[in-house]
Amino acid sequence: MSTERYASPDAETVARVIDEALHAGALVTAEVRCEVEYDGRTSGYLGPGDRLLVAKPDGTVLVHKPANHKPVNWMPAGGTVTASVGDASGEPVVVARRTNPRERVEVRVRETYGLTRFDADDTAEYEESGTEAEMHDYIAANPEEVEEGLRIVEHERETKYGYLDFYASDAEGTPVVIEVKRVQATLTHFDQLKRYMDLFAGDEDDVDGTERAVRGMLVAPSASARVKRACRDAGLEFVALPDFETEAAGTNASLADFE
Amino acid sequence: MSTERYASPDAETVARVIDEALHAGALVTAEVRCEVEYDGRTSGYLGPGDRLLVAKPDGTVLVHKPANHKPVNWMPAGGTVTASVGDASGEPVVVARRTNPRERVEVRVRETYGLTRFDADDTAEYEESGTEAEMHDYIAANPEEVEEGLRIVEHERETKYGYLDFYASDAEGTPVVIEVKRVQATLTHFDQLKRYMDLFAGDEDDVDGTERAVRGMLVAPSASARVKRACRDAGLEFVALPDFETEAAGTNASLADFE
DNA sequence: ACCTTGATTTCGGTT
DNA sequence: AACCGAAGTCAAGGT
Repeated sequence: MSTERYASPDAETVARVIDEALHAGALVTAEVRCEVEYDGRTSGYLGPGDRLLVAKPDGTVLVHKPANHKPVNWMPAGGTVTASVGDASGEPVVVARRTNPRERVEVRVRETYGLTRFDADDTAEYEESGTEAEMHDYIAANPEEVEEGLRIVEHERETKYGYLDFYASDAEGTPVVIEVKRVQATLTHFDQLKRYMDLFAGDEDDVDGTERAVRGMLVAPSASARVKRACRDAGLEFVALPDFETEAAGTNASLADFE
Repeated sequence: MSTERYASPDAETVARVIDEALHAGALVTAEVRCEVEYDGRTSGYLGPGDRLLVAKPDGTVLVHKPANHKPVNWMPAGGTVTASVGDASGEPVVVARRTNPRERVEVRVRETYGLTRFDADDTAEYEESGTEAEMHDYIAANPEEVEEGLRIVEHERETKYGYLDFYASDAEGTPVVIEVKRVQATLTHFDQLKRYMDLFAGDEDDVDGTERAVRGMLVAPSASARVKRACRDAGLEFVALPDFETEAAGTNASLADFE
């Protein structure tokens, strides 16, 4: 039996089941009416209401309101969780703490509608495709999809200002710094490229002062108008790479699009 | 009664309870053995294992492994959720979809250990202190804590490159662009300030080419060595503002403890 | 609806 | 342990 279920358990049962379950490596969910206090990186208070409380054996605690993806209060994995019965209130109190940063979540339970211990066995790992790392692989294998004649010189090059996605060379032999984004490019992505480009600021102009000795490219499926303008103003190039394939040498992707 | 609880429900019950609950504005949690498929911004597959499944009436779906803060698969609020019994498998299938972006999560349930409908009533709002917005208020009220003689001219000033936190003026009347961070400053925060500073790039140097006509300040509790170096190299100033207090009367709690 | 930014971001990788 | 950057980031607030 993977679950043990309790309807309207009393305070002692709630505290005991939570402590035992977490200690044994099981997760606990509880439907409760509670109030929550958080103190740490910020501090906050959530007044009484009905919420779903989840505690995992790795120290994770989640308090979910009836809406929204994100928990209203939580503790990430790595902390310690204790459940006890409050001296004054006689009600269950769940406290999750951690250090670095030092923070604390306290859930004061007013009423427990239901409580479930779940001895979950899960060894499967999530496998994902279409990540930025795969887009890197695609570009490394198909640099001509970014620009005809482009040759990758280095991948993930470390500099004193951070890591360049690609350091490349164009058909003319001019160095090209490339920042790749899987999603629509934002100002922070532009910033990143700009920061790397500043490393070459001293070499920026040719003898006649008109041509760049190093090109900077932001490669992404799209970008907002503001991002494009920032690129234009900074002398950087936005290259729309609308799609990428992970298999073989695809020929369906459109070529570099200089607006 | 706020919860209805089912132990080892059959497939029809699972599908029916989920559909009814979500339609009625209740949340559902289920302890299940399942596999999950995601298709959308990326695509992914999670093989069979025991997980906690949560569905909320706003369209949120969460699949939690026994560890970690974040769900392994999910759908944010706003989508539609359907639960049915698979024709071939005879097992429950929960599908969550949304458009913009178009994506889909399919949870194929192999076994349902437990199922709970929770008619949660929660009107309380979370109240938080120590946010960046409060740090802005503090600086607006106490500019001398940043620098003696500093005067705030504008807050949240929009420019073609984004929003300045503060546009100020120092004791000498020199304009100061200020970017504020509640947490330790990182390179991306430096980047942000740098981007805003580029707006004034033409005015950067005095007649003798040594003094800036506009100052740039990154205000945060701390910064990494690399960030400090980047500021130095770019002619920007890092100002450590280790702590801040709110003016609000009656709040005894000390706010974020920076160090 | 899009854009910009903050977030108790979390998480993983590397130094 | 700190730092850096991705994330299916989410969510709020403004235009």
